[in-house]
Amino acid sequence: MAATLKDVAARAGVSVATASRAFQRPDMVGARSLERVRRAADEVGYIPNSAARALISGRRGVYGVVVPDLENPFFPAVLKGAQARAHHHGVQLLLADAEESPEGERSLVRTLAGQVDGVVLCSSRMDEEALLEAASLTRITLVNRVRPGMTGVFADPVPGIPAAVRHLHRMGHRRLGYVGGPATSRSDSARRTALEEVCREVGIDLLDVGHFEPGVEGGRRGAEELLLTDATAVVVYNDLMALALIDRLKGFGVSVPEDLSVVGWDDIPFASLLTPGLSTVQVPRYDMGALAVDLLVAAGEPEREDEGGEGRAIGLPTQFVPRASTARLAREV
Amino acid sequence: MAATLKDVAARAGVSVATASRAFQRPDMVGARSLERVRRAADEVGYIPNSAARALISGRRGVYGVVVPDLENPFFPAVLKGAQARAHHHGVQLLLADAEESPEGERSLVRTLAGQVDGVVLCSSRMDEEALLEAASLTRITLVNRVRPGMTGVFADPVPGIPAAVRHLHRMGHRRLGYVGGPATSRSDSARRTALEEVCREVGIDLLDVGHFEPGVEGGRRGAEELLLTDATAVVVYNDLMALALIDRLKGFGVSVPEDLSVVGWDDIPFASLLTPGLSTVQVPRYDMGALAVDLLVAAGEPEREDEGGEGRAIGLPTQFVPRASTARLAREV
DNA sequence: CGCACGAATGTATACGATTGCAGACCAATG
DNA sequence: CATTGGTCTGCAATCGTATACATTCGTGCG
Repeated sequence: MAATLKDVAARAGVSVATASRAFQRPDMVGARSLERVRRAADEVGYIPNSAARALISGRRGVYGVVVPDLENPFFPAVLKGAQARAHHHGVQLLLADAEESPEGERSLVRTLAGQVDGVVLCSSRMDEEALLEAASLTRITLVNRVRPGMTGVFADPVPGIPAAVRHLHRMGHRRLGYVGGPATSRSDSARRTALEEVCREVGIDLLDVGHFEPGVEGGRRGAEELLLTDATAVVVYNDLMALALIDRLKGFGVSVPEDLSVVGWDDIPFASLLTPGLSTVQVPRYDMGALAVDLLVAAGEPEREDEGGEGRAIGLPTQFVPRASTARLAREV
Repeated sequence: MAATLKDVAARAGVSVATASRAFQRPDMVGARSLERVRRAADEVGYIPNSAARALISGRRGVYGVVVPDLENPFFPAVLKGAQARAHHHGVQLLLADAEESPEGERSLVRTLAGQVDGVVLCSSRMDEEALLEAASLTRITLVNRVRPGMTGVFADPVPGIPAAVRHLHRMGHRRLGYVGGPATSRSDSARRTALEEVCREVGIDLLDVGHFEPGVEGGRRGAEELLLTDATAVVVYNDLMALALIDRLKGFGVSVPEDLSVVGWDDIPFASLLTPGLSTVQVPRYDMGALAVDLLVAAGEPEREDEGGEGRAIGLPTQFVPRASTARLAREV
């Protein structure tokens, strides 16, 4: 159906070899032939067959991206960043949603492995063994997870968390709650560590509210637990939970920021839309996606394999964005 | 690097043809050989090369999905639906973000055309000509847009819009504003038509507030324009705008739903999270994505090309979801 | 016992593009 | 004029898989 290089060559009156070179190495082709091939290609609407190209070159020009849940507002920006760099590298992205299941991730990597040059694994919840299997099947770059020996990109709690805590301290807060994420999450413990350190430094009591599921329900439950403490401010594992928490607090007649200050994590698009605007630690999602693709593509080009991140995890700095959900106490709860 | 069918065949002591058949037509292969091939494949970790397969079969097993903006909360659910059906059909999805630009869509379709068996175009803003070009390059299914002769899936304002209007009428509202989307948008005019019809029927004054950009800024401006009318309720082009509108109204001291009732469109995930929960017309995004992929895949399988939607646009019913943003007036503005 | 037939397997070719190699052609040089 | 060198072009092999066709083998029946 579609025109092939053979058709173009025939129409231009040259061999397929010349036609091919007209695109790949125009300098190797005579001006006359070049012109004729180009015109012929235009006329028949020639589009190179990527499958044939991939077969001979060994590179498919396609990378997979696996996310646990597309509807989680964290990921679209990651994808956009990835997409932008993919486009820049002349490469395509195969999207896969694991539907929150580690087993799903695993099987997705298996099927993707045969069709892509590498996979970006976002916020993977696979266990170590599955991760190793994945790495043996195809090139892997982790986003939002670190594993020694594997290439990855993650958000460094510093300087965002320290800045947030100092901000709260300046606002007069001395008792800070932390509504955490899943106990198994590395990023949760990294954030905890950063919090502990800076709280000790500036002299704030850090109150552990516990571990919660990273969704709306977790945020609601976090609010309930939080009210059992005497914290005047709270840092929440992510924005989604923070918003749910604020909503739940409102149900208890506790309003933000008059009665309580709230800091989120991520800076999802909605964080600034709501009233009150959510103070949060901005995670460079776009850059994370972009860098992940860069690393993956670079790893596939041996000549400049020494570009950096090979097998290493790169931390991208976070930034505290103060908005209306943090303030000096208007009244004691 | 990776094991090929040849390796498997050698290890199993059979020819590549037999090895191939062991996977494609197991019934044509002796039990003994079948077993040996399977074991050999397992041992070397054989993964079929999709490029080679695509080359010979002519089908790539990959479909493209083009969205104008991934960060628009409308699309993730569409993608999830598409993804789910793609997985069901044993097919992959190539994701592309057009970054809000019709020209971007156009060039994406061009590049995708050579790598996929078809493209799902979501909420495309391409002009007619570009659309025709796209259709000439590859199989196209439209989502959220209709064009005679092209396969497509869209959200039918009925019964969602009539239900919403009747609900408002029952709440005592008699003057309803409509904050519309882009003037060029077909879905905007479809919604207008549905609104007019049901308003006439139940006896409500429909006040046209104008056309706005479908983002946060459009919603804010919509709020400002709305206050120039004496509407007591408003239907907004989409949830994102509705939320921004509510936020902006709050800035004017107008609160929802006490002073004004608001109905959105889409039912994006955040619509229910906020206080007040947004009353909205729920669009079956997931089903739209799913159906789009089904249609695309079906169109590629000639034997059952008569399955239905070929060249036709299919409307999926919407549903009104009442929440807290619609109520009887507590006080007159 | 021989023939025919079906099952199982192997051989060879095709898919479309790329590329090493060699040939054709021309100009410049000795 | 022969030789060299360079430019341009074509031939043919190749990537990994699928399949039409040919071949082999065993089996059942006449």
